[in-house]
Amino acid sequence: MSTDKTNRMSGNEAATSKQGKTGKIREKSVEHIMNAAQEEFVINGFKGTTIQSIADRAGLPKANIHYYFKNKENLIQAVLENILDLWDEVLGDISVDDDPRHVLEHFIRTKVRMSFTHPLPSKLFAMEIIQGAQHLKEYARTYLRKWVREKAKVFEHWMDEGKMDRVDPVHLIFLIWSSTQHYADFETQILTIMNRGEYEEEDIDHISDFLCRVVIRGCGLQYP
Amino acid sequence: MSTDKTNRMSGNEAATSKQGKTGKIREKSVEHIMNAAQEEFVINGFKGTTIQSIADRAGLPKANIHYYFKNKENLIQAVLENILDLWDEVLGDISVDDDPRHVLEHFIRTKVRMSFTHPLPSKLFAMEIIQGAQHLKEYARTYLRKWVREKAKVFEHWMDEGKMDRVDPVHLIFLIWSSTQHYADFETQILTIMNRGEYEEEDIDHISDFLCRVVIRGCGLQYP
DNA sequence: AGATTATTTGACTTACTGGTCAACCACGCA
DNA sequence: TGCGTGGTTGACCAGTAAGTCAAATAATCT
Repeated sequence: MSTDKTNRMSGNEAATSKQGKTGKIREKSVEHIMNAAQEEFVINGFKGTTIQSIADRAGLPKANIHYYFKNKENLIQAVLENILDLWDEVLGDISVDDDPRHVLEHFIRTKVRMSFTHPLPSKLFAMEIIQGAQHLKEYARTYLRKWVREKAKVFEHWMDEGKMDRVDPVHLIFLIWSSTQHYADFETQILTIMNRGEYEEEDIDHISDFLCRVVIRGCGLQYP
Repeated sequence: MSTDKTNRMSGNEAATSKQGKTGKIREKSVEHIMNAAQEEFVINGFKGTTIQSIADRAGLPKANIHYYFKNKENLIQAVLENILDLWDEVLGDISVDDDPRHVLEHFIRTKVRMSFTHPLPSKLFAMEIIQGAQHLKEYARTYLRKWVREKAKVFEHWMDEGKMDRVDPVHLIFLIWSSTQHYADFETQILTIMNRGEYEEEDIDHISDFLCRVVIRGCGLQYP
């Protein structure tokens, strides 16, 4: 299912003087700070966010942030790594023995739900990519490439067996990725257009149904 | 086709002491600065971009920027308005008499081409939305809402006449919008995944073909 | 309890930022 | 050719940024 995460740990813990220690206070503070940082980063961008504003949001003095994170870059890294971990949970594995329709549907539904329940990480990641992935380590880049290639290969196998129409599998992944992601990243615009204050629970199913229908039928499969 | 742009003119020209003047030097400088600003804004975000960095990129002293744009906010506004003008050209009008398949195809192809030829405005706009549309004036918000509503109504008409499957027209627009936009906004990620240095001319057609196929078939229409 | 280590925090330093200003330059027109 | 407006620019100012530090306090372990 999910790839091992251990090999991605980097500066975060190492940022403090004594490594390995995972005191309760530390753990809680780090999480608190990272949550505050995430929100500030989304609103103001990485460069535009001040440590002070993160401290204010977390209800801590600025120096305390610097106690847990050596510097701003380190904090950014920690937040981005956190996102990749979250991704790991969604980007499950698939096998050639699975049913194409079922896999597509599962992927779309999971991804849409993700956009609704965790919009912040998605927005942050989008911003980072738009700005040229300045903070993403090589690992993160190749990780996604590997993931797409693997899935594409399975899709191709299904096409060879005539289980679905022959379409470019990589762009199919991009299509699903973008259309689902959209509801997190462009939340503001979508709510404005739909003239609503916030998303509601039933939107998740409605949107998932719509996307499943168009995409799956678009691949020459039956739906529902 | 395109809506009148005149009613959207605001701070930009008015930012300078003497209005209305459109000297050649002024025109050229303003464009130069706005191009440089656009690039810097994409890389560093609005808050994260310094006037100095824009000046450097434009090869001008900082004070010169302030001669043409009263302040940073004014420059941001000018850049965003510029983008809306560009949008206007793509978001053409459609009529119930048109052919659904043809309209969808035209829209997708135009939008994909746009993503390839003008990635910067698209990125900038995406960033602005992700960050909560802090700089977008009320006009811009309602403008897009109106546009979507109009198009949705036409789609619904086609569905009533049985010219295409009954799907949610608003989300259909979101789907096309997001999947095409993706190639501009996530350029970096896509190139990494495809292991390429830059897009090539033939990508435009390849991607357009793919999207047209899946989306149009997804709507229960024949393609090609 | 006492020693050791982890955490908190206000004050400080250094660098940079947006914005202003007044002096200066150049171009076109009378 | 010289005058006026538009354009250029270096120097300056006040505010804010990241990051440091050392002293004070709280946990934790033996």
